[in-house]
Amino acid sequence: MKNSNNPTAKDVAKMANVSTATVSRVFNRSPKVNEDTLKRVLKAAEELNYRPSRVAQRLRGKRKNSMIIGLIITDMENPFFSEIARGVEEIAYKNKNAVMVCNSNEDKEKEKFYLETVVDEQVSGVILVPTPYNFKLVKKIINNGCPVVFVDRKFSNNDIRVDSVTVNNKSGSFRAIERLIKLGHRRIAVIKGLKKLSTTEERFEGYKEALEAYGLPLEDELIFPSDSKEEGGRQSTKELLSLKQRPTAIFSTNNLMTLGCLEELNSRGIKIPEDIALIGFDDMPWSTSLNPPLTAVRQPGYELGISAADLLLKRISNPTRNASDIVLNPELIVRKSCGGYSKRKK
Amino acid sequence: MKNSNNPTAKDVAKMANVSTATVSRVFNRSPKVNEDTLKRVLKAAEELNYRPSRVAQRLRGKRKNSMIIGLIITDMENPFFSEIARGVEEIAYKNKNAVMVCNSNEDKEKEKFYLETVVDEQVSGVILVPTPYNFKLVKKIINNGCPVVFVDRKFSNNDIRVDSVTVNNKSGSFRAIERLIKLGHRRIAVIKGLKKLSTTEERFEGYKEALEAYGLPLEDELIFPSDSKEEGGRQSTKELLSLKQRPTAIFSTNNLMTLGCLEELNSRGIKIPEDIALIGFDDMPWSTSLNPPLTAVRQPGYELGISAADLLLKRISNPTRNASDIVLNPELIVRKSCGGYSKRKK
DNA sequence: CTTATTTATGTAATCGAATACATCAATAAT
DNA sequence: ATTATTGATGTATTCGATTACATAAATAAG
Repeated sequence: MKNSNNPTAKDVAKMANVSTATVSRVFNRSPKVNEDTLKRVLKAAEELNYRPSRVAQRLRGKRKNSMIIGLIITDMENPFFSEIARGVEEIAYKNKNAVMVCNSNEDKEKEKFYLETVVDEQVSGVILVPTPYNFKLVKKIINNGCPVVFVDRKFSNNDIRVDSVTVNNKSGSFRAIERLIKLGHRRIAVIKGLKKLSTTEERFEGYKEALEAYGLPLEDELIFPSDSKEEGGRQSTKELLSLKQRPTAIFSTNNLMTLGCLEELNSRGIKIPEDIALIGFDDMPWSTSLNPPLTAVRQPGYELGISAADLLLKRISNPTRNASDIVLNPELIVRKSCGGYSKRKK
Repeated sequence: MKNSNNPTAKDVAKMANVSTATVSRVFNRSPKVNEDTLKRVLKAAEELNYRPSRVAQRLRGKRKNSMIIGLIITDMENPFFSEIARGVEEIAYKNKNAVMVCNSNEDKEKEKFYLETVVDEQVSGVILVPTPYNFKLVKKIINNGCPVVFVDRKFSNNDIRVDSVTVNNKSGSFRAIERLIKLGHRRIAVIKGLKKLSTTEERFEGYKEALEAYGLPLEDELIFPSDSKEEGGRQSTKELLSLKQRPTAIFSTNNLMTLGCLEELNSRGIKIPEDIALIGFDDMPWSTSLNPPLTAVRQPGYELGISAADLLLKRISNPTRNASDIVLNPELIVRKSCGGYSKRKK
């Protein structure tokens, strides 16, 4: 209950019979402090339970590292993004940084609010899954000298130099579709994610290229624009099932839509992969236990987070270094849902 | 590139031909500002793109709300906790607060680090899933006047008055076990979570009480202490399967362990629920799509987050209000994995 | 027409630390 | 012995806003 006003450097100074400057020196392990005074100060600090005010520190030392990194993701309930967040947190913690995780929810206003908040709080840097809506603001922030790293996505507009960590979405899709084609599928439906995202575009690109590479036509009626959410996946699945001529395979371009799709198929008693094959983008820890075990393009979410945080910390300690674009490779994990010639387990 | 020093109140003041005090008044919509000056200041601010420094604000106004709430959870990759986080974020955002999400990972040092960080950052308050390891520190923080709300768990030691939002774990377990018993099961294994957690204890308590209520013996060999993680669930499942006399049902007391258990069972081709029935604590959005669809005790994670945030905001605006303990009720969602007399869908 | 009151604004102290500069003592160099 | 150098510490300013207090002008009350 005692709303004890926290002790300040002044209090410590008084107790140790030194000036606040000396206290500050002790806590910044400046070389020029007498062994004896050092001990006295430390003892006083200990006794008073003193910890320097990070707020005051930040106000004073202009470019002082706040030891906080901002992370803005678009869906904190999506396991893919929590994996990223986990990776970021891991590296941040190892470097004694905390993470301010924000959830833009693909919403323009929300992303704006969080962007402004993190820079106002003077975080050391920001890791951002950019929505397509705040390009100008992001650009301004970057130009203002705030270290930024993009993760998972980039702006199509390429006129800013920023560090980024992404996945080779196109090749991931390509391999998935290739697999289906080799299994004999000719009518492969694709459920697309949210409009205007680089990931959506690239994954669709991979789909197109694979069809083309194998001489298959790109058919409009097999393309289902959706919303990157479970409900959207379910909806698109309904639509695709009501086609006069049903597709024999589905490629769902993110985890949540795949889950929706799966639920819809299962609820109708449609056999996977016998009646219809399914491959999803994004693997999940429990993909093996789904009914049926899901063939998926695995993105290394955790590694994305790790790399992004690494990159950010590097940029923070060296703001003028060249921006780098790291592209990680996805992996096709073959399980039962796509059917197939080999009866792999795993 | 231009590391433009942000404009300060001084700059705005100069431009608008007023003092910094007036600028401050404008931004704190103090009543005593002439309409005309107000406009001038606003225009200058607009032009310079001025935003008050939150850091300076916090330093000055002692009990000024930082508009940041700290959230410390124990596993950010566990969907249950991300649901909580989502709920917290939702309410926080509605009230123009940002959330600093920290991941203690059930680790003593890590929790300590994050606790210290959030209070050092002068967050407005903290929502905490407490580990059993930092009781004294948490107590100190609370006594120091920092608003705290516990979510999901509480300290068994009850000598601090804190707001809390938890779930009635005991009744949840009870109902799950009751179900199994009514289905005819007599040997029900339980996979327990991490030691010393109130949730673990309460869920086990429910198990015991149900057995007792139906006159069944509590058998040591059916109790499997585990770690609340997937790997632990798998391990315990292995052990329980190698019992001379196999249990006919398993009650797994959290989502990740259930996933591990499921994977182990499926990989051995053990039929659920025919060979062995399974009920897990924690429902997940994709529980329906698991093989088989999972019967689960559903905790309202999102609501937990919402309530915790509500409570915290209330306490922040009124630090002396009485602490309340909110207990939400879990729900048994019956699906295929427990077998049973009714062929419910969903 | 004074004096009291209100309105609008400025001045200066403050929050808690960091730090440039000053000081003084002790030691080293000349 | 005198000056230069180094070491240890204190003094005072600064970061950017808020705010108690002061002041000046305008209005109301007497």
